[in-house]
Amino acid sequence: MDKQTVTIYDVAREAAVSMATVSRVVNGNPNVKPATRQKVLDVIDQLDYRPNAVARGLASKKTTTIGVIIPDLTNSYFSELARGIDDVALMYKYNIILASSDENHDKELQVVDNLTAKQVDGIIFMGNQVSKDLRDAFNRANAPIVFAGSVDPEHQSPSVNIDYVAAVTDAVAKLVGRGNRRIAFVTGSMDESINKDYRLKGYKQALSSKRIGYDEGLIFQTDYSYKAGYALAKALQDVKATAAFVGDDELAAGVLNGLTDAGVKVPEDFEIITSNDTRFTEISRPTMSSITQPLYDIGAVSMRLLTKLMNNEEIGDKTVVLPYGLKKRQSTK
Amino acid sequence: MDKQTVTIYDVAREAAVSMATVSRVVNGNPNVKPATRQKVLDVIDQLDYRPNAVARGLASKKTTTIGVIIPDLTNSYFSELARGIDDVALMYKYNIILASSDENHDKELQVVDNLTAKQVDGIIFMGNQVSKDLRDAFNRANAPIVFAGSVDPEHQSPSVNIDYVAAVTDAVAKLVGRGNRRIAFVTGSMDESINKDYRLKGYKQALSSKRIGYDEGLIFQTDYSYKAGYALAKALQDVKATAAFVGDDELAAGVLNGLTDAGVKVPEDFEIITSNDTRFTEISRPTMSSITQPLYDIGAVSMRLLTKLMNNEEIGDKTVVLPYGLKKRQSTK
DNA sequence: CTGAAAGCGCTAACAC
DNA sequence: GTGTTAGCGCTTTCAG
Repeated sequence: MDKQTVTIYDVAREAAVSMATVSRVVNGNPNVKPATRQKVLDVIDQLDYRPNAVARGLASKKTTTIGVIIPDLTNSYFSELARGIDDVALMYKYNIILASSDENHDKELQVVDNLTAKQVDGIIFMGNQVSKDLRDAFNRANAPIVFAGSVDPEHQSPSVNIDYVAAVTDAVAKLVGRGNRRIAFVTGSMDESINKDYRLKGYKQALSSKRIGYDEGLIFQTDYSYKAGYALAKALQDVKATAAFVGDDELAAGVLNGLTDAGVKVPEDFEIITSNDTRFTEISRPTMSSITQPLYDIGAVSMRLLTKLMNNEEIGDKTVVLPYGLKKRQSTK
Repeated sequence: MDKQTVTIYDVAREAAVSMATVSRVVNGNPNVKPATRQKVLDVIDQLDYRPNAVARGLASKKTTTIGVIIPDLTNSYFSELARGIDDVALMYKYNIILASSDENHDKELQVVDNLTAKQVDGIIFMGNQVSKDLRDAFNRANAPIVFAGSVDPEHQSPSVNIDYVAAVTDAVAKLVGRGNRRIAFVTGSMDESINKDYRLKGYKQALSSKRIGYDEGLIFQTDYSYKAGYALAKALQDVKATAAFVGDDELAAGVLNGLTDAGVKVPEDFEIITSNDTRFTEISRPTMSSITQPLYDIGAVSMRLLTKLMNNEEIGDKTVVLPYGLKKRQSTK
């Protein structure tokens, strides 16, 4: 039933050389006489020999596989990052084991242990909470890890990001500059470091620089979904907000449509600025102003960084910060 | 530098049993005396032993890893499928090696060979063209394969889908029923079997049943992107189409916004119906009517089917067809 | 119920 | 340049 698998041993026999030599030519080791190499290559071709990566992994202790932990595959923010990761991984001949965490703590732990068992050479982590347990699991993995588009609250792991504090400060400052005094802050859970430690900080900074008081009532924590945003419309009106900074584009689209459907005119009566510049910002009507981030690059750079780490290459700063921007579209005046 | 890895041998020694026994308890083999089992378990716990999946894979010839080939991670259609796949894979303890193909033929071949080298136990394929080369690569993999949300033109491989012909027929029939005579057919490449053999067939069927002539000029092939759709607006007006069936939601959003920005009123002057019922259909304004598909389920069922195949279980029909629907939203009258 | 031993297919010293 | 020989860490007969 199994097609007879041809092994390195078969090739060695047919080519009348040792396994070691075959291994050398397969791995591009230069210490092989051209004639021998050619002979081996011919046999490989003729037998259609294909190295078994599992055996190779066991013997060499390198699997050329990395683990990518992603909170939600269907969220464009993460899938854009993943695309960057994937492209660079391919370039360096790594395969990706993709593991969804659903932002669920136990699942994250489980997933990291799985990846560890599979002997991945490195891990890219997306997510914004790192418990002690999770940190331990990372350490057990005995593989380098980099945070992509996610913040390591304790600055222990390498990461690639934008300057979230500055970006949100800028965004909210724009809103303030246009006369808004009651600006809602709408994001996911405040348990996430990116919200609690970065975005909120930027928000407060923008307010206080203009001497606007901070009002708890304007802070909205919810999940990153269209529905959740849509449902927020009434509450936003109730607190008499005239603008909102939103931490996720799909969430922002929900806020936008919820408001619009409730008869609120955006941007005339309510301005919205969102965070990730994914395609949702172009599709909604009005289109949404947003912080811009080089999502693909964040993923790509993360993966590139990981390859260096896996090769024990010297790296400069382990926190790389990519540039962000602000893109005005129709949801702000 | 490497944390000393503890092996099955260490556990055996500490527990004063043989490796075989440790292996048995790790794998839940019932042929172990409870007392022995407990002793081993204790040692495992104490040493924090974790089985090496690579070694296991080599010895058992099962990697508990499957390959998932996906054309575009950032396309909601595929990422929703992937979520279904992922959930069920987790349930059955399989890991997923995700491989992007970008609908690129050579890359697909490369990817399948990679997965084969990594000894995946099975493959889930998303994509709609299967060349002879690719088919050969599948066979070489010596692992079962199922097509998810994708059509196997030659009906050789198991697949899970909806009835695309019927769905498109219904969708276009609605458009016809409302008096449209010039209905554009907008999809990706006609090289894809799903477009050429299924959707187009449904389109023609709907037209001919109402005795409407088929006009080549109404057929638009482009890529599945917002931009491409947006750019189509003028051409659509030029051919005096009054409605369009679109094969992808992002593409449809582009058509919608392109038309709207060109001053065409949807649905009053132009009706649009799209295909995948992803979140874009809710976010756009007007919202888009669509064929509805159980995307998550298609992914989940595909994975479930694959597990059966991997276990050599008997399966009924290898082509499973899930139900579709039609959801009226604002882009149709 | 348990152990001994032979691999799984490959890499990596180490000789020659 | 090339071959020999140990393993890598685990599963799996096969005995007993």
